[in-house]
Amino acid sequence: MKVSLDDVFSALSDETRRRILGLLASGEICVCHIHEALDVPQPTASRHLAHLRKAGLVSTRKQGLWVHYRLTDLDDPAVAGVLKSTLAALHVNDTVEADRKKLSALIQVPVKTLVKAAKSCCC
Amino acid sequence: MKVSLDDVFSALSDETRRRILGLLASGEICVCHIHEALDVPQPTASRHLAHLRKAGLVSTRKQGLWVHYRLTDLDDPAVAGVLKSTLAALHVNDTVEADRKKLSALIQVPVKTLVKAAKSCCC
DNA sequence: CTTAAACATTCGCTGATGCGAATATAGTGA
DNA sequence: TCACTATATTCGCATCAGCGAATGTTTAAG
Repeated sequence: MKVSLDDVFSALSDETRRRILGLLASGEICVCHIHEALDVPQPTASRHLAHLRKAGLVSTRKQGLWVHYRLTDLDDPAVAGVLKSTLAALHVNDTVEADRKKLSALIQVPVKTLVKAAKSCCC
Repeated sequence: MKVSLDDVFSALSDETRRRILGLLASGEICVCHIHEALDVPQPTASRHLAHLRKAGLVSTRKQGLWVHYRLTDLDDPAVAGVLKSTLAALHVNDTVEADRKKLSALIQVPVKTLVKAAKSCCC
């Protein structure tokens, strides 16, 4: 899949989408957990996820009613570098930290585990 | 100077601005050379430069009639990382390469020298 | 003081973007 | 089949962003 810098930066230029990426750095998450952790309406989460999908930054896996989103393993090393540094920047972000805490409660996984996963993904 | 991710990504989400950054990776350039190398109207270049300035990504130095723009030396390592990876991505970009060639002719500096400077700035 | 050059800013317009609300689609189970 | 849940899409609206054209500002030179 080809990924344009235009699409990538347009995707990254919205805070809600960056918050979603910040969560996905810890691993696969389904839509309902994303919209609950971020405390945004479900259609809003879905629209932003569609945007990220269109930019090629996230991929999906369907399992029954649920759709699990994850970060795409990017071919282009240049784009991958941009995403990696962005995730690193998000890793030290207050909002993302709060989102992570909410997600932790939702999926019953310790914050510590989420942080570790996110770190090994970007730092 | 504080730099927000919102401002940074909104600045990076426009191709003209990325082209400008691609040129500035080689060092200080004045507005007239930027708008000529990019072949865009002077007010357009000026507006985009203002946007980059507002995002904290570029700084200026006034010398007589000329205003020289350069990449800001960013304090925040997270933002610096994003910029660096972006410049690295631009370094292998066809449009930026063509712009560099044009700039080379304008300021009478070999492309090779510009490339070397840009590389030492981001790669 | 006048002219000119280099930049910056404003204005009017148009196209893109985000949001809430409503609606559609798809899978699951009774 | 019917109801329910998870997800996606559409619509109408308001806001934002970029562009071309025109204008303003600053500095230098004659």
